[in-house]
This record gives sequence, structure tokens and C-alpha cells, in this order.
Amino acid sequence: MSVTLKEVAARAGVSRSLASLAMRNDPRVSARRREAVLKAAAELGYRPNAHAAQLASRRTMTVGVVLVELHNPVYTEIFTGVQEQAEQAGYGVLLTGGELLTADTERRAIDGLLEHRVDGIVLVGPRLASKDLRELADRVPLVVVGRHVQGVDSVAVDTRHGTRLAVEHLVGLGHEDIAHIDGGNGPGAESHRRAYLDTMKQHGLSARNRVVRGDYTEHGGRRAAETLLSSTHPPTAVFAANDLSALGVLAALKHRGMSAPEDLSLVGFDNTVLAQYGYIDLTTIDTPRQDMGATAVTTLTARIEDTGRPTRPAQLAPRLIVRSTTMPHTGV
Amino acid sequence: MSVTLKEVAARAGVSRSLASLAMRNDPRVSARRREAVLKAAAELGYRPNAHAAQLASRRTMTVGVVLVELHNPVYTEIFTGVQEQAEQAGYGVLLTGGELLTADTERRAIDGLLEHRVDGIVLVGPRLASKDLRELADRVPLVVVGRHVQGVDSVAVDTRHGTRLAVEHLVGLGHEDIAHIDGGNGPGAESHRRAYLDTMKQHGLSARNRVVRGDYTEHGGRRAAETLLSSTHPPTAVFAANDLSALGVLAALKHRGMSAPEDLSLVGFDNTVLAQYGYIDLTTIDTPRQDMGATAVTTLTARIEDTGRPTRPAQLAPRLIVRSTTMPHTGV
DNA sequence: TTGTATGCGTTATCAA
DNA sequence: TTGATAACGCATACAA
Repeated sequence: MSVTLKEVAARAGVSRSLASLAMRNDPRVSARRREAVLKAAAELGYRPNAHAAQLASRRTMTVGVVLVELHNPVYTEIFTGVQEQAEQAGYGVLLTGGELLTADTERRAIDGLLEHRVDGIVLVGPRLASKDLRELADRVPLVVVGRHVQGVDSVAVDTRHGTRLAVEHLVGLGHEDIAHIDGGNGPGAESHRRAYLDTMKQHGLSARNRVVRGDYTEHGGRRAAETLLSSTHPPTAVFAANDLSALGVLAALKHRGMSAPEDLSLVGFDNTVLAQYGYIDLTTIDTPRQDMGATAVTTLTARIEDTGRPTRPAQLAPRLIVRSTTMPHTGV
Repeated sequence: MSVTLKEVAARAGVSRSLASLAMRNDPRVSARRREAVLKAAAELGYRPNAHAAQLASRRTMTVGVVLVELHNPVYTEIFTGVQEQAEQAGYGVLLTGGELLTADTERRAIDGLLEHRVDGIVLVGPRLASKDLRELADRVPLVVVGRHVQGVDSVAVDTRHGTRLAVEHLVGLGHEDIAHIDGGNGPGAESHRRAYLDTMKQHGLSARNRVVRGDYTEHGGRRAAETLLSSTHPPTAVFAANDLSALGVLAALKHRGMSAPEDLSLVGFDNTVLAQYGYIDLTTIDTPRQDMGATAVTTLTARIEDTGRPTRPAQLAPRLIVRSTTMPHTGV
């Protein structure tokens, strides 16, 4: 089939083991031999066989990553962080994922990684039940990104704090009728809701609470906004659970010939690329996604090196990004 | 380390070879034995070792995919098609890619796949020179998606036809001053430009030709639009080389208190999710991205099974999607 | 600094 | 239908 180390060794006039050492830049092989081996390898177009290497060394020096939504910039940006940090740490990355993984397809993706004997796994936005995740963490070094799971290393953003930043920004602008379009049963939705209610309460605005159901999609955001806008007493500001929902709100406004921030102040969550485009220019909460990916990898490598260490949940801080969809509340 | 087939065989009271056959559902193993093996495997939590399997069988039954831009929906949707078709064909998928691969990082990604001995490779939007691609195709079954390369299997969309659809849509609406924001040196840009010029000529509008430089980014589109809008004789319609550029045009319009289609008719290219959001609702040219991915896989498996077959370039047809950013030209 | 021998977990060949 | 045995390509402990 393809060129093997044996042939390289033969051509370089050395033993297989020496060729093996030379290819991996082991310091105890002489410069002369090393060059000969490298030259022979290049001439023959030799590619190491990763499978044979794993079998012999029992390590792969790769981490597996499962992205639950390959089209979602929130996740792909986390992946970028993973990839960079992994390279730093000398690990390769095996990426799997799909349009929208279910618990079932997610399990299959994980099985694939396990069969490849990755040294550890990063699960980004897993759908799997906490119990299953704990079981998995028992078999292989594991880090969960996007939510916290008891007994499993995890990294997530401080949603409560982010929500507070959003709501207080609106309060600071003089808004009182601040509605929240939530994420339904989605991950983090509950935490957003609670933080919204808490913050409203802290500012004596509990009477103005208004939570409308969304589902983290553009469509859901749009529907929710239509409900709000057609009510007898529409809010003057909206905090949407993510940028995509906020984009739905913009659609609803446009459809009625209205716009943000003139007719409604609007804050999103995530600071995805969407929020950054000039045509959208959305005030939002930035979540440090690359950092999350990087942190996931450092946590993972730490666990690979010390299986017994106590698990820990890493919490990263979000921050407010003010753009053009919010403005002071104008009189009554 | 982990459970091996040997232990499974022992527990099931059969030989390793039989256990191997049973795990792979070989028809010549008796139901009784098969069940015993499967049961033992489940009890022990056995995971086949993909590396050992590859080494012994010399096949991986997986195709490698390189996505040149992981954040670009154009590419991730192609991947979805790849994945679905691969599953159909019984292949696994190894995905690699990054934020924005250069020729160099692309080469490294390919090396990784080669070291994993994937049975074939799909390159989506490769930056590599045609010569390098031909060399690679010589070593491993290869399909290039997004452009055509002499002597290599490829699948791409018929850019010329798509461009013609866009321009003729605008012409049909009565527009004559139709400008094109191009893709600079990017892939397919030349082809867009030529088709734009040809179509304008066919309709006797060569005198109105106007090509402004873009680069397939939102920022580039915005800059180009600003140039056009501040000229003494602005166009009444714009065909942008992709949806992202078109979004930049919308930003420029908004910034001037203008909007599409009232002040300018606008057509994008790709029909990405962006174009589909209600707030954007962009008239554009749909490229069948899932189909492209699927076609890439069928082409690849065909080549894997017959290395000698003649290479062929597959050309898929785009179609016009009319949304709300275009309208008839209103008088002079 | 270099070579020899052995084993990694599986599939494939062959014989029973 | 089942079992024994030899690869597969490489890393590594050990010997030289």
C-alpha cells in the first residue's frame, strides 16, 4: 500500500527503530543519521501511520471535540479557541458534529471518538443527560462546555451576570417596561429568566416583569416580539436571550414599519458575528467564546495528566457591548 | 488500558476471530454465538479500537473533509451534505478545518488526514494551487468542492449561470444602471465578473457596466457600496458577489438613511441563512450546497472503488430566490 | 548512539 | 460454523 518506516530505514541504511526516533526528533540520534532518514522519508513520500503509532504507543495525543451545532457561530468560535490551545499544548484535534445533534447522534459521535482512542473529549453544548455525562467522564477525561454538570469538569459563561448587565443597561437608560424573550427549555434559559426577574426586582420593577416564550431561534424571537408589540401596553425595551432571537425582534419591528432603538430598545446575548454587522449593529452581551474553548483544553489536559484531581466548574465573565439598538427612554 | 476483543472472546467462551466476526455482524456466525459475544461486549463496555482495525484491514471506511472556513455557512452546509451522503454510503467522516485556512495550514490539515489513512479526501474551498491538488489526487482519492481543477474530480456551482440569473432579474425589473460588487481575487470572482459583463452586453447595457472591488466580506461590500452611493450617478441596482457583501451594502444604505429596495435594488449570491432572516430578507441566488456535498461523496466513493476512472467536473445549477430587496425600477 | 526483539488490538488466511 | 496463526506499522525496553 503506502510507504512504511521499514522502507525508509532501508533506504537510509539504518534500523527501523532509529528511523522511528529520527522521525520524532529524538535528541539521541546523530545529525548525520537524522538527515539521512529525513531525506529518505521525503524522497519516498513517507507518511507516518497514525494508527500504528497509537497502537504501539497507546496514546494519540489528540483530543476529540463534539460540536452540537456546526452552523452556530457560538459553537464554532468556541472550537477556534479549542484548536488554538490544543496546538499550543501539542495535541491534535478530532472534530465531529452535525447540523443539530440530538442526544442520540451525539452519543454516536462520542462513540466514534472513543473508538479512535482520543486522549480526552470536549463536549460543546451537549444534549446528553447529566447522568450520562458523569458516566462518560468516568471512562475518559472529559470537559463539558456551555453548562455545568455536577462531578464533571466544565466551563460556561456566567449567564446571571450577563443578564444583569443587559437589564441594568436598559434600566440605566431610563427604561422600566423591559420585557424578556427567553430561551424556552433550552440550555441556560432558566438561568436567564431568573436573573432577569431578580434584577427587575432589585430595581423595584417587579410590577413590570414580562417574560415571553422564545426558543433561541430567529423565528421564535419574531413571534415573541409580535406578541409584545400587539399587546395593549408594549414594552419600551426588550432583552432577548440570544442574538438570533433579537434578530427576530428586528424583523418584527421592520415588518410594522418600526425600528430599534427609536421604537424599542433591544439587547441581545452572545455578541455573535450577527450582532457585529453594520446593518444589525446590535447592543449585546459578549461571551468570551475563544477563552471558553481555550479554558476547556487546559482543563482537559490537566485532567489527562492527573485523572484523580477534583473536578471544577469554570465560570467566565461576560461583558456589555453597547451598539446602536439601545437608547434612553424618551419621556412617557 | 481498555477492554479488548480478547477479553470479550474469553467471557463469551469463543475464539477471538469469532468474536471479531460477531462484532461486525458477519452472517456466518451462529445466532447463539453472536448473542453471547454481544452480551459479553456490552457487559464489559467494549469499544472496538479503530486503529487496530485499520492496521489489520488496511481500510478505515472514513473520508476526510477539510473545510477552509469553519465559520462560513456556505461551507458548513456543504459539510452537512457530505455527512449525510457518507453515512448513506457506510463511511465515517473525519472533519478538519479552522477559522480561515491558508495554503499552509490547509496542507497540514491534509497531512493529518493522510496520516489517519482516510480512504479519500474532500477539500471544500481549497486554497492550494492546482498543481498541488493534482499531485495530491495522485496519492489519494480526492474531490475538490468549489472550483474546478484540471485532472481532479470536482464539484462546483455554475457561477456564470447564477450571475446571469441575478443580472437578468434586475434587467427584467427595468434596471439599467446595474453595478457589480465583485469578489476581488477570491475564488469564483473572475467568473462572476465575466458573466456580469457578458450579460450586460447581451442586453445592450455595456455602457452602464460598473464593477467595484469587493472581497466577499461585509466590510468590503460596505466600502464598495459607499463608493457607489457617493458617486455622481449612483446605480439603481447592485449585484453583490455574495450575501455577505450584500449585507455590507445594506449597512451602507442604512447609514445614509436609505434602504433597499426603495433606494436601491440588491441581489446577493449563495442564499445563506443571512439572506433568509426576516430582517434582511435578501433576494439572492441559491446554490445547492447540500447537493454539492452529497455529489462530492458519491464522486469520491466512485473513485475509491475505481482509481482509474476518468476525472470529471460536476457542475450544479443555481436558482433565483426573489425576496424583498428588489423591485421594479421607478421611472427616471 | 544504534540495533534487536517484542507487543499493541484487530482482521485475514487457512485449516478443521 | 469455528479456531489457530500470521500479518498490519510502529514504539519501546533492552542489549550492545
